[in-house]
Amino acid sequence: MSEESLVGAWREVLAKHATTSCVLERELSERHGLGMSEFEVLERMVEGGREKYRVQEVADAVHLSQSACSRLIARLEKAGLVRRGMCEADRRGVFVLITDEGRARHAEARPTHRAVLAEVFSPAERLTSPA
Amino acid sequence: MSEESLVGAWREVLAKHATTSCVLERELSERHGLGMSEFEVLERMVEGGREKYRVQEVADAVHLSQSACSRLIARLEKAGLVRRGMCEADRRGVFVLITDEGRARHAEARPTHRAVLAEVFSPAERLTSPA
DNA sequence: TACTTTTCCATGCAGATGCATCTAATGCAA
DNA sequence: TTGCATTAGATGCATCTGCATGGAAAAGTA
Repeated sequence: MSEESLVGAWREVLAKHATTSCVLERELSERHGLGMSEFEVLERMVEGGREKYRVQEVADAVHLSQSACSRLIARLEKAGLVRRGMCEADRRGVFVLITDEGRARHAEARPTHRAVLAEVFSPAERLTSPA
Repeated sequence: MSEESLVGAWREVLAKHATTSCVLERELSERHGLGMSEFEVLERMVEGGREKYRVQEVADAVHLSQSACSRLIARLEKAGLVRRGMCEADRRGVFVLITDEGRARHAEARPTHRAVLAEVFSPAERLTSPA
């Protein structure tokens, strides 16, 4: 892969990431009171099929440091969207589980999330109401 | 484009961005005392062919808000890598130009930047010394 | 058992970011 | 010219992030 292709590819990633996360952050926040990472965490827990997750596991899934994830989960817990509890097996550990309210909020925000992706990834076909 | 493809594509962008920017940030910082965005700004000014740039112009190029870019340029100026000056034409405006030291630092950091991209975008062909 | 090392999560701290706002300079219109 | 809306960039503020560290529990070792 040539150097220019590499740089080009990286800049595409940068541009896509900047545009998408900016819009996602705004829409999710305004319409559902969720940050992008917060939505991402809820989604992983809904999709995972399991009930309990470890903090580090969540952190890896959403590409956050362990400390950032710890605080993010604290925010979600404060909002009533997840709960934390002690691991019985490993008492250093903490498990996180999504609450019914968390599931509801995720379900509510999901269409917004998908609509933003659809719009940003294919600007031509605007199915949502145009300005 | 199906909803799953959209989500999949977005997650790929998230993953690529997280991995790459994490490594870039660390390598550029440790080896050249530059943040990723700082390198990006220098590079745009070197590549641009012009001498003077407006703050907003730089902000757009590197996907930063105007305020973040203003501070970033202030840091670069403090480090002697760019200079700021008053626009003659529009005296609200400010122009930014890269200094010789800035060019030197960019030239020095560029191979690191490219090496990281090469490694992250094609993990198979490790041309740099493996661990 | 007693001691050391490692692992898990929380937290203090410093740095970067975006939003809202402020000041100064333009531009436009009456 | 005067007055109002707009634009450029700087800055206060709140928030989020990662690094380094802390305490507690587990795992490994003698």
